[in-house]
Amino acid sequence: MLHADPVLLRREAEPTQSFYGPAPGSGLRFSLVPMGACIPFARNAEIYAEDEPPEYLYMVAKGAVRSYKLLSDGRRQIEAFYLPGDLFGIEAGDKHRFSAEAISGSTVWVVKRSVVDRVAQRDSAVARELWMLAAQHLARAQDHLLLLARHKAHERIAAFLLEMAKRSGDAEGEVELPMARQDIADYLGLTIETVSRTFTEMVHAATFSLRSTRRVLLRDRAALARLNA
Amino acid sequence: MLHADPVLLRREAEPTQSFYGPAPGSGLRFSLVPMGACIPFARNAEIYAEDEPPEYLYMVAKGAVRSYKLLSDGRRQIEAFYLPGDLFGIEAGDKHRFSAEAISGSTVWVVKRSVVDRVAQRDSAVARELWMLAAQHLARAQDHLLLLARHKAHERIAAFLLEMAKRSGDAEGEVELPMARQDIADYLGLTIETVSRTFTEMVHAATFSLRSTRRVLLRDRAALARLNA
DNA sequence: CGATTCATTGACTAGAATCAAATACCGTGG
DNA sequence: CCACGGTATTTGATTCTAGTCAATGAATCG
Repeated sequence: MLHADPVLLRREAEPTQSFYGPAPGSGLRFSLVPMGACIPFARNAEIYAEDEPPEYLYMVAKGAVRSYKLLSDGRRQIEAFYLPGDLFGIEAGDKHRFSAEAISGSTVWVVKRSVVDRVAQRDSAVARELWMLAAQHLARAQDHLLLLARHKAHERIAAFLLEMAKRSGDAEGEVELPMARQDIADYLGLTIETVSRTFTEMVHAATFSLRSTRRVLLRDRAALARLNA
Repeated sequence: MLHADPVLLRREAEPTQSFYGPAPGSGLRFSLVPMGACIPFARNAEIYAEDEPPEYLYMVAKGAVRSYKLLSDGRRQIEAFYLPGDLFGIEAGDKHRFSAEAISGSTVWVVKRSVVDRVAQRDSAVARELWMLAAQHLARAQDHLLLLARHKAHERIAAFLLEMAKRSGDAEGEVELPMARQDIADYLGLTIETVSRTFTEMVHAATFSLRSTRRVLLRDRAALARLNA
């Protein structure tokens, strides 16, 4: 049963930590009042596909999601990764511009778009939050753009690791990467071989170390920051 | 003297042509009721700078504008070009994320952000337009992203020319480029030499011809579209 | 018309892609 | 616990695209 006038989106106070795990520093920090369903997706399961009508607004509760596009020749570009607390899938147009898949087993909160629209129409604060959400996605896309246009492989990897560290609320420089090397490559506009080689070189340079394939320990943040500039 | 409740933004009907020259197919087709000032900017004049507080919303009336960022090592990335009819400069945050300059002598409509905010608060249709605007900028940034991540020089040039043709409402495949080769290079993540060479090669391949340095005549749209895929 | 900026062309280099193979990791079943 | 098959990752050799450095040619503006 829905409230008569539900609060749909609420920007979180910076230091707050909600029970389903927000993404600190992600720039997409909202709480979604659990008025929608919370749905599990298996590893690699499709959440929505490109060109489908956008029926829902999503928020990652647990796991990780990739948003991507396939080019006609098979190349894949990952546009964004979504981590717990991140909102995604809301569109201004009438189709999804990207596909979305769960990277690992994930659970996702889902709210009907029609509900969002209705609330936004009545409540200018919610309308403003929608605008801010789009603006934050835009800011991320612009940063990503810059990375792809003007940065070398080492700089892309450095920026990626710093971003992941920030977004996953890294304790002591330990970052757990939820995605495979191929995903990182497709996000950074590189090949998997270049990602792998660059990792190896940076480990040799003691910039970071690999506690396992997916667990990174940042050792020289100054060096990473320098590459990130 | 302002209206008590001015209509600030009005989406244009598709085939309409407003007197100050909109950008057909640009995805940013709005009319700005002339309640702000119309200001002239000389070639290369700064409209706003990165990190400045965003005080205004702008619309190109005549000319062209580039939005860009300078990296610490002097590299420049142009994030977007704005043509007549395009809205730009509105930010969700408290600083401009890019700088903006007039490419050629231009005139720009300017409305105070505080006015926009006030109107959006009262009028949910205007709030929605602001959201749509951000979403359209996002869509452009995403397309641009894809181009930079996954496309070769020829493909980038092809996409750029098709985009410019579409946005400038090309009559018979004639496109007037308002920007210099260096701007194109900095937009496409290439060097000026690569842009120049690629132009030359595509002219030899009869994909297009140059009526002058800045005037392009598209000859083989199929070839361009193929590269654009 | 001359000065300056902009664009093109050429020779060479660097960085990442490609092609190919070896190694590590992981879940499953014996 | 270990062997096995499949997947993911790393490493190596080579190629190719675009960048860099350098010089020439064209366009534009007082």
